[in-house]
Amino acid sequence: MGSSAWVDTTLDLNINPFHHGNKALRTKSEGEMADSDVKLPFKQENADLVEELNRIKAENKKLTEMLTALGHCYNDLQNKFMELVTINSDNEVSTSKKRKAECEDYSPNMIGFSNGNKETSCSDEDSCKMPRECIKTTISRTYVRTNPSDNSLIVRDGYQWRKYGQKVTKDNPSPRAYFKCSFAPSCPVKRKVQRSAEDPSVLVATYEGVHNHAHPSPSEVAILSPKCSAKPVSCASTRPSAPTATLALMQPGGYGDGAKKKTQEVDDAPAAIQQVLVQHMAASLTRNPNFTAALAAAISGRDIDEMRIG
DNA sequence: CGTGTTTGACCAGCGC
DNA sequence: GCGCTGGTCAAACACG
Repeated sequence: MGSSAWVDTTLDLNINPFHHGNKALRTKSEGEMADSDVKLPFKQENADLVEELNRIKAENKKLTEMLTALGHCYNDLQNKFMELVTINSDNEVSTSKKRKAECEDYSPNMIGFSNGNKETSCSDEDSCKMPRECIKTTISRTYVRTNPSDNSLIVRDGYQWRKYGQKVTKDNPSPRAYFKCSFAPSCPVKRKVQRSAEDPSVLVATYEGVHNHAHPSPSEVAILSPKCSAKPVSCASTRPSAPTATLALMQPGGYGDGAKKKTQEVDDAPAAIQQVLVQHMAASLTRNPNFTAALAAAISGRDIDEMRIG
């Protein structure tokens, strides 16, 4: 968040079209002010206004979509930050890993943020020091916040998992559940799910391996595991090449009722907090040069298209 | 009856 | 070698 370089990122979103060099609108406003001096025929003026209105509507729709997408990204980013804090606290108190099996190429997947690409950057010294043999298997971790009162160890990520074991481990009072991907018979991916010892409301899902099949669509998941969709658990989604999970806690429209519950949990959040988040998000976005650049590109792209049509 | 879950038993790696 | 621990297997069980 080092936004030391402050640039004038004031967004000109054409919110007030009267300030723009819009001939039609300016003509109208001028015409309203000097109603005796109407030069354009009314039909032509009306057509221009309708065209302008349609253009603004389209622009508004596009911006709304972008804002929605960015809102999702923001939520994911916030979750990422929270999980980073959790990871740091875990690392501070975690005991030394004894077993070879635990020599893992951990890339703590921040829920829904890797966008299908595993974060394999060696920013962490430990991961760079990993022996070569330990990096053979693709292992990633996902943290999913759930209701602490919910005892289930189910993390819905879009894949179909078959539970094949459960163990109580030494360093954690909560049991660890072992899952295999059952969406494809030959899929080698395994998953371990265990509640965080520090924060019982956080489920830690450790993915091992890479799916050798495509990510099932929500409809496929619903067909293959109708029972799963009815369970009130957190919903996460993964991508085929990299088992990442997307927290649906703050995403409207997840898979099934589980997502509904989580959405409701978000709805239950104090409105003040949500307002602060929205303000913070808006402030962050307007400060972000990437956002303004993307927005400008989108708008300019639309203009080009309209010019082609016109 | 088919499918998924549970759970105790078993196996293998690691430290002492 | 022995014990501890994590991971896996498979029979029993539950559920629709």
